[in-house]
Amino acid sequence: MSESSKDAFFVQQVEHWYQYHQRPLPWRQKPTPYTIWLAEIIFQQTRIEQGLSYYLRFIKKYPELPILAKAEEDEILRMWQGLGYYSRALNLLKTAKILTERGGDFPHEVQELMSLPGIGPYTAGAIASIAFGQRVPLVDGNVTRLFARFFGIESPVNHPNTIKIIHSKAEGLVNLSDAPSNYNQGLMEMGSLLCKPVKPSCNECPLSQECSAHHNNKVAILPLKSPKPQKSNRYLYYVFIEKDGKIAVHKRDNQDIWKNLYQLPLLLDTSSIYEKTEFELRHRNLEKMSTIRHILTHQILHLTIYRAEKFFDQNKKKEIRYVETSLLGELAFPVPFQKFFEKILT
DNA sequence: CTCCTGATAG
DNA sequence: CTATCAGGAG
Repeated sequence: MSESSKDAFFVQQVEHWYQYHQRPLPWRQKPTPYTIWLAEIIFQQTRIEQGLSYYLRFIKKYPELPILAKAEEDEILRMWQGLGYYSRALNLLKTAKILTERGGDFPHEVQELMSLPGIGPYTAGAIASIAFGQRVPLVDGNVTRLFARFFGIESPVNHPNTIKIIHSKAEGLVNLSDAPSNYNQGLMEMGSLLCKPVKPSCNECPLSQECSAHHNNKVAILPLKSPKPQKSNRYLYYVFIEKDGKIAVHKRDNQDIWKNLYQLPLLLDTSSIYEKTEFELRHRNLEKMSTIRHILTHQILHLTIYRAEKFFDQNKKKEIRYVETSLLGELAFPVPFQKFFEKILT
């Protein structure tokens, strides 16, 4: 098959497959710029099963953009609690406020969409394509994987040059479609449901007869990725202080992990093994309530929570807030703290 | 390069 | 139980 007829075959098969196999996801019933945007932000770096209940709670509480724009940041973070990548929640609120101030409409153009907080090339393309029907390419992780296999792209897919190759391929293909929005969604849906990372369903895939990886027995090794950076250790020491049924907590800043979430009063945050050892020696008389290992993408967190009567760091004392135990659920905490509270306050 | 978490494989 | 994997923006 010639390259151009192979491309036409590809587009036609994707569109046809999507027509019969798409999942009935909530934002597909009646797609609006707002629902598509909200869904795309929630599902960045997040699998459908993991984020679906969050999407449903958001759309119920904030059915329209101006309602979301009026929400408090702490409330949004509480709604986002447990989803991870908390800057997404902060940017969601920022963009809602910006757009509402400008009159409440989403821009139609990719470039303008990309100037909004939290909207990068993929999300801008998704809104332009799905909500406004524009003929723009859409490349997410699913599409990258499917392309790498179907077209036999053997350079690492996280390299800038490979990304460029995939984007230009995506652009060429979307131009062959007569329903760009459905074609784009079909592509991602096929990547997600058939061309899965492990054990892809090639036998059910209408593309397999022309798929490079399928023919060359390379499905299991494509796409290629360059190795991940190694994780560093980080040691965090907290105190659990309970006074008159209230717990001492304070808010993190937005310069680091767990942006603007709450945590227990922090005594030490270090990556130095010497500092860690010295600190533990100095505090060996304190009761260790809990030690937790929590793994992030680039670091392994070692949390130690001591029981204490009062907070002894006078410099940070003013940042501490005492919260009723029953009201802890109103504040957003990182997952390790949620688990700690569950254990302690049953 | 940095941000998070849950699912699943070993 | 530990390790690996998946998923875009700044």
